Amino acid sequence: MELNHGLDDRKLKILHAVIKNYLETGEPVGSRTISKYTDLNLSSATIRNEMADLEDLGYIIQPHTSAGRIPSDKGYRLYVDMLMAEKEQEVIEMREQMLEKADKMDKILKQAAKVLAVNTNYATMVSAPTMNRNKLKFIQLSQVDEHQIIAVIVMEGNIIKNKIVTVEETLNNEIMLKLNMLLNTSLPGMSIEEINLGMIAALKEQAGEQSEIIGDVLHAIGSTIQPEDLEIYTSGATNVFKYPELSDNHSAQEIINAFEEKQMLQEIVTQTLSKEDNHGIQVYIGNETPVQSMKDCSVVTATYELGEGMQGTIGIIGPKRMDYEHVMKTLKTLMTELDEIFHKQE
Amino acid sequence: MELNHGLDDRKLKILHAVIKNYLETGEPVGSRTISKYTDLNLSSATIRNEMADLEDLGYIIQPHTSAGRIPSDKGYRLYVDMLMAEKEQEVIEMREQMLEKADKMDKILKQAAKVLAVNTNYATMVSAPTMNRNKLKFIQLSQVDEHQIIAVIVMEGNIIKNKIVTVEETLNNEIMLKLNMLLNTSLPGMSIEEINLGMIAALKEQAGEQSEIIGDVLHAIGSTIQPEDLEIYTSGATNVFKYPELSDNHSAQEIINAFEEKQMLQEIVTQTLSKEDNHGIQVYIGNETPVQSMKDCSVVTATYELGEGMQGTIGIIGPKRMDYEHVMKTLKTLMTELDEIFHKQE
DNA sequence: ATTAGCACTCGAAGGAAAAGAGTGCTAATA
DNA sequence: TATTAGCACTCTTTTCCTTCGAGTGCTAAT
Repeated sequence: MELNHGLDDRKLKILHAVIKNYLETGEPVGSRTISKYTDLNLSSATIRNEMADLEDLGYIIQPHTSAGRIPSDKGYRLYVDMLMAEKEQEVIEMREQMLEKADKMDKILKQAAKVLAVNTNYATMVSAPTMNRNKLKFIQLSQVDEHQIIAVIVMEGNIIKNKIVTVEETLNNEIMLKLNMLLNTSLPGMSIEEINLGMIAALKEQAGEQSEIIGDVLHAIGSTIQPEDLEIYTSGATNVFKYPELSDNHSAQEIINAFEEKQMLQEIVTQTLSKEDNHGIQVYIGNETPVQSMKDCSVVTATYELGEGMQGTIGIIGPKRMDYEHVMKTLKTLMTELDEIFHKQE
Repeated sequence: MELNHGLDDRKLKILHAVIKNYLETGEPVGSRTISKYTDLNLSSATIRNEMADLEDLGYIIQPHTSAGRIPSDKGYRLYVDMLMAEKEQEVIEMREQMLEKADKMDKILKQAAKVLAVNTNYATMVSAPTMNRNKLKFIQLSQVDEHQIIAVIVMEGNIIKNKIVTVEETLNNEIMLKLNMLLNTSLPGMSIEEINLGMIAALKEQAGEQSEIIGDVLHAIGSTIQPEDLEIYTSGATNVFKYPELSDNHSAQEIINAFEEKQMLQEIVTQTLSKEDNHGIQVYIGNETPVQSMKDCSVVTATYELGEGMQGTIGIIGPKRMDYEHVMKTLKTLMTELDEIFHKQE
């Protein structure tokens, strides 16, 4: 990443100070504050001049004539990029918090969101891993009663899906055995995309009389595993109330709504997964976000891996004056943690 | 239900008018308004006298000396009880809305919450049916790989649960077959409560060498089906912003938080299911609610049945000045709808 | 190049005044 | 006797004005 701004060291330091201070207070910051806050030993007047320059360059903004300055999106962006360039590593007590409830995957992810929300004081989301490229591991058909069979589908990573299929005729044990054999000899090891029409036709052919059932089952597999199933767990949505600039207007409403409906959060997940750089961490500031209702926020996302192309997204949504440093550290830690938990589980 | 208030017809009419008007406007209502609003043809002065009486009797309240009156909890209670006494029936287009997405149970319930929220403009919740008294229908153990077997548990009503159990030794086909036989000869038809320690001991006895696995599986069944799993779907939490008396203070925060964490909503479900009257509809006004953070709200709940003792809860949370009439109608309709959908499915 | 000093701007906070809504009480009325 | 008109009173809400303070930009001095 190139940090190609035309700023000299002093301007950079002042900008840094403005942003950092604003992150803490949430109030516009004035020249006198900076004069004391930094170790530059400059008078407020000098700072004022520099700040006027920074404003011309578009890094900071004056909400009104006689207020201090707040960072612009461009300013935040520079700040974040600088952070990105640094390397950090730090493991905190999140580990224990996480492992406490590590049970089934949905529990883990729910817990992850919660831990993250508590640790950062922002709203958080965690998406269940998408499994487009994931492979089938095992299929089992069982007779539940006369007209219903249950299909249990296990994917790599032990993701389990069920589907009840209704059948016309009652099937005897032999046939069930045959169907199970058929499915389990050909399908395991295949990914969803590989199961195409030709494949399905071939299987149906082999199934003979039961071709219809095989069709139904395969159809069920397809529809069950479609990405429409993309689960998203959220926590700490009410944290937005902690930041006046978000809770004032009705933007809080929009954000919380997005969190409840989850529809829009999928946008973020999609977008995040489509790019891949920055050690998997991405930051959307203000209007950069894929979701319009969050234009007054910043969104920080990270990708976690589950092997075999399965990946999910962790996201933090907060005010633009987000504590990027802390958030990115925490996110990185959690990411690593999830990677580990899931890989150990297998 | 006894409507044992000591109110004459005129007082009742005035109280009714006050409440109804307040429900619409959200503002305290004065004597002049009532004078015009009702068909009593009384002057504001007379109304004033009556209202003073009603206040003495505790049915209405004056927020401050020179304001109109608003209903007290006791007033609402009377109003609601009167509504309860009426019979209503009405099927609206909810039916189509519901069936549109009727697929798997969680989808149905999610959709139900949404439809309800849109139809009423309040926050809504729907709990998945609890299955304490529900019976096992079918169990299937399958080998997934060397050290893992998957237990698929199907309950009456086709509720499916999965659990991966890790085993020490690899099990051969014969043993798997034997275990499946064992489980499926004794367990189906039993309810969770019936599977007690003696039962477990007997099964372990029969399992011989594999007693440990049986133990694990049974334990898994127990823990998988425990009410901690009680899923709750919510929608329209942000509707609270539509009612100033809820959105002003930080009570909106508390309510929305309760909706996100869902923990507290369980209280409501529990409480609702423990009682059974009023055609399954219950109303908690203000402090009557089981959840403290909703003391400024009213909560209306209904119970839907799924046969075999399985039942779930639908709830609406809104301001005390809720449109009880509409809500109860809608709730009753949806309740019926859910009953039907689920029974047809089986 | 830096800084001190100062006039200026503009929002926030405070407070008085006016407006408005509604009451309770009394006296008049049907 | 029940109802109503009238009026003084109370209390909130709104509006407008003032003051205060934080911060600026500019100029002149260092």
